[in-house]
Amino acid sequence: MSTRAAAPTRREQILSEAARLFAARGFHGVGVDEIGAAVGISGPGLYRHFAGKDAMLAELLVGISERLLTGGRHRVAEAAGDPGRVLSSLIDGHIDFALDDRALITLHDRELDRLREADRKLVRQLQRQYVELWVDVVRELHPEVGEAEVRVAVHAVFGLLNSTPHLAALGREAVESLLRRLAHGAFGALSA
Amino acid sequence: MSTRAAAPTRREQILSEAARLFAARGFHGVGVDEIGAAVGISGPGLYRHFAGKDAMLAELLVGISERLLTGGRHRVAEAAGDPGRVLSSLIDGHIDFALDDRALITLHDRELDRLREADRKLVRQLQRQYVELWVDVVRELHPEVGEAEVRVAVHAVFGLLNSTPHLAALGREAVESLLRRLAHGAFGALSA
DNA sequence: AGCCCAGGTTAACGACCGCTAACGGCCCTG
DNA sequence: CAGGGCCGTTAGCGGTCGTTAACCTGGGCT
Repeated sequence: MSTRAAAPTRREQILSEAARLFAARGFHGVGVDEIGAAVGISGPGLYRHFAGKDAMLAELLVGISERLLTGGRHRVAEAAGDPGRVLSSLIDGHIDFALDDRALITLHDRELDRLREADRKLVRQLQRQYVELWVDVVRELHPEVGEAEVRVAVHAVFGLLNSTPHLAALGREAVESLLRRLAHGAFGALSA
Repeated sequence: MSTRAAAPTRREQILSEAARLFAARGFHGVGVDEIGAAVGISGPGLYRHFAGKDAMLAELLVGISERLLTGGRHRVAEAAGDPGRVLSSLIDGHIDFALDDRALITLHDRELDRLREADRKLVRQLQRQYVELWVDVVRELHPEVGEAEVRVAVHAVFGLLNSTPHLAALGREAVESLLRRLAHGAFGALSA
């Protein structure tokens, strides 16, 4: 046996297909029968694994947010003391994420409002902490720029990096390198 | 009487409210009764003005795409011969649009798949032509960069500029100037 | 004055959808 | 070999939603 990812559990299969379908046609636009069919079971069978359709979306969104934050914190700790390297590492990590999980990226800021109050609050809190990682390091690099401006700039760069769902017949590495340059270029223009 | 916008027709009222609601809760998440209530009539009354819910979305998306393209063409013609000025003008125009009509921006790439085949095709064609305006001028400014890369970069900058739905307690002018700098910074990094 | 039509109303239908109920087979355990 | 979860199935309920039908009304044209 290899050390690579084990066979995905049924739950994981379902989440993966649900993410794809939600991203493609929207949360309300996908029926439970359709999600079931995508994993080879039918409709109500899903309820052996999830409390309901909402629960799938909630687990997806909380999951992404947690992984983003955890990854970001790891990268900040790893390169601590060198803001330039921290920012580069955050950018690289975000690009990897955007390219690996475009469906989740799409859902992340599109279907948040479909969550129950508690879940939505949790996701927003995780998002805010992730943004704060970026804001902190960008402010170190550009101390003369106001915090509100930096925050808007960080969101804008997220928009730039998350634009990958829009096609690209260009090869993974080329897109990575391009996005990296664009993001650095945008941040570089903060002080100019 | 003034030369300013006349009192909006009922159709325009409906479109405006529908755009707001669709952006907030998604096409499938908004009922016709809700749209009707937003303009003071109720549910089925909308059918005196539109063939159906789909028709409202179609008119919204075709309308934005046409306005974007028309505005873009106008700006290209206006500054023809000076690629730098053309690009600046395209950026400024797109920023204005993003700040003035955030609801439409949101819908623009979020609910496109809910359209009928014919409408979707039309919208995509208009979008493609708008992108091409940008690609052409950016290629003039960076002749050494491949076309595919430029196209991805343009989409990425759209993502950056369209990120404005995400808050900003920063004042219109400050956001405008910031986005302008970020977009120029990103494009500037194309050659570096 | 009479009429008509634009622009509303309410009632109701049919389809769909999320979810529950009731049931069954397979595999693992004692 | 008995039994009990785990993981499916199908049937069906209840609610919602887009749309249509049928009806009403007030203002402008003839």
